[in-house]
Amino acid sequence: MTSDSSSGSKDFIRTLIAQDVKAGKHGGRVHTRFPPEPNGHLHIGHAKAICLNFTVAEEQHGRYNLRFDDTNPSKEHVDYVTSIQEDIRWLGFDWEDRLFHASDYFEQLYQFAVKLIRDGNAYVDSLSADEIRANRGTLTESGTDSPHRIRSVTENLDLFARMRAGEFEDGAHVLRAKIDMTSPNINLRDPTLYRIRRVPHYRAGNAWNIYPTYDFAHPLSDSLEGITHSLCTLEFQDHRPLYEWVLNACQVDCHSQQIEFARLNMNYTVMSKRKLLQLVDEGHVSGWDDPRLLTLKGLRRRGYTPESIRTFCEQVGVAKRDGIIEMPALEHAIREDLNRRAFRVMAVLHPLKVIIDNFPEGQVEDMNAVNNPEDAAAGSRTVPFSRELYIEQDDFREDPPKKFFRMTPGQEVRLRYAYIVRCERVVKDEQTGAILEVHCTYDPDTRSGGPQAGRKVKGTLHWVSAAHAVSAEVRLYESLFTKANPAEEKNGVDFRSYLNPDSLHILPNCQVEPSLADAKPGTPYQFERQGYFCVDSDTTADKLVFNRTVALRDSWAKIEKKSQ
RNA sequence: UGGGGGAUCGUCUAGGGGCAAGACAUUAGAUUUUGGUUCUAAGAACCCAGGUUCGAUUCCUGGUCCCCCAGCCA
Repeated sequence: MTSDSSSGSKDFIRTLIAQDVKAGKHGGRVHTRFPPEPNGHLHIGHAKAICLNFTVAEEQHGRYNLRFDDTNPSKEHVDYVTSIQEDIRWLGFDWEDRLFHASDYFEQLYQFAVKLIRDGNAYVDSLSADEIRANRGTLTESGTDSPHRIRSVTENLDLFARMRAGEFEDGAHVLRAKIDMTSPNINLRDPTLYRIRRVPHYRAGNAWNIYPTYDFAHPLSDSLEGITHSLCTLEFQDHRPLYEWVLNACQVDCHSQQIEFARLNMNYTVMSKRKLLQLVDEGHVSGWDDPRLLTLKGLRRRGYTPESIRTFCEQVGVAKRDGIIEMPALEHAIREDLNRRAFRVMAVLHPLKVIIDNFPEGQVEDMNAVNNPEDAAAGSRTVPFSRELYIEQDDFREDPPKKFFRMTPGQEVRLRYAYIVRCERVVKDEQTGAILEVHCTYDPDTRSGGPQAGRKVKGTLHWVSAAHAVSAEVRLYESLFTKANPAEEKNGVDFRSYLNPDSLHILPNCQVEPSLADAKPGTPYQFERQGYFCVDSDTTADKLVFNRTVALRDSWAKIEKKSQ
């Protein structure tokens, strides 16, 4: 834990905030906020920002707000507002009564704009968007003043009031800060503060015909809420001088400090709202909660726990250099969490029939199985054993490679929590040669807990009793993309061309132990020797569906791969 | 050839004028009725060049490379 106080090392933001607290800045108060725009669903990158903002405040005994940055009505929607709140609560954060909206401040923001005009710090420009762009200059050439820059305060006030009143078409006028058209920082070349948008706001209704831009609304919203430290991502670094300018020009009481950090990027996926939306809209995934997506809804459905996501966010740390986290780091976080809490069960994904020839027909024995070896309090359960079983196809090889410790003719293996068996013969399809069933004998003395149970055998297999098994559908997921950085669209190649055609495998006829019959959606399990799975929301009374959250580490797969 | 940031193991993150630390990943071994877990061990890094210094990854100078900015998006 890099940011854990026990490690003694803090990230640069925590260090800075601790200094501010010590110095008594803002009276030693720390107040942060998470400011999503309600125009999309949250993903793991947002989780990093949420965890940072909220835990930093908690650590300093401060507060944190949730604020919807809803200044662009043409893109925003209530559905996102609801969804975002759900996701943050699910992550385990509580903003208590501090839920705010930039749209709550529209009237105050308007008054600040009027002040700016009065003070000669803002003017109404009547140039078109194209003309403004043309006048802005380039990265290397400075811009030129708009002819409207010298408008009188009176005229500006009049025009701005009429903009608000809805007298003008969209785009007819705009309110601009009067800063410096020759600034090397393009954001300071008289940035737009208000634009006319004669569309209803999902929250403010038809009250407004003009809406403030991010650069104007954000610093003032922070100030109005008494935010002490305004954390945002790196791309806003260039906006910091403007953030400062707005607070100074408006002469606010609370002057928040903007601090930037690197956003989270992950391998083999995309994170931008635009691309995510495209994947959903074009049907490349089933929806925003598709388990292959790193949206919070997707991760949740996949079986990731809030704790694992928060741990992961702590572990990746906070810095200013942009990088890409490898997927295994996320997988490690969920394995670690689920290893501690998931009940173990036996489930056969690719069934192969096994018949114990010397086991009495019709006899059923209840085998005692431990629910979670990591947690004695989890107790145990009973699993029925009978003459006909299913084992995993991969667990049988007629012609085994070296170091194959599973079932193979003549070799003894243990059936977990049951008996040691030996394969005697194989029944094959005469046409195809496919293995239809495997016949074994068992040693009655080796029953789990019995006199010979301790006998050393190399392999232990999971199994289910054919007569008692419950059918289930299991969905296996692999990475959505085949390229580490699909967003890097070199040579005009679109990120969608890197979509992994094998990212979803549906196994319609798996056999799981009977204790799973009434498993509830969302419950995590470890299918022994295979991975962590959770009950999917598609599960119905007569159809069980599981998602594989993550596979167990598989050292046999490594050995096998190496020998090839 | 404007401005703003950044560069430490494969990846992420610490540190800091004197043995470069942790996590993930990798490799080897031990334990194991999950080829899981756990444990032990190993390999693995300071962008480059000068300068200051007894000593520079750290300080200075000059480079190189990467990211961001020309929305009436956030």
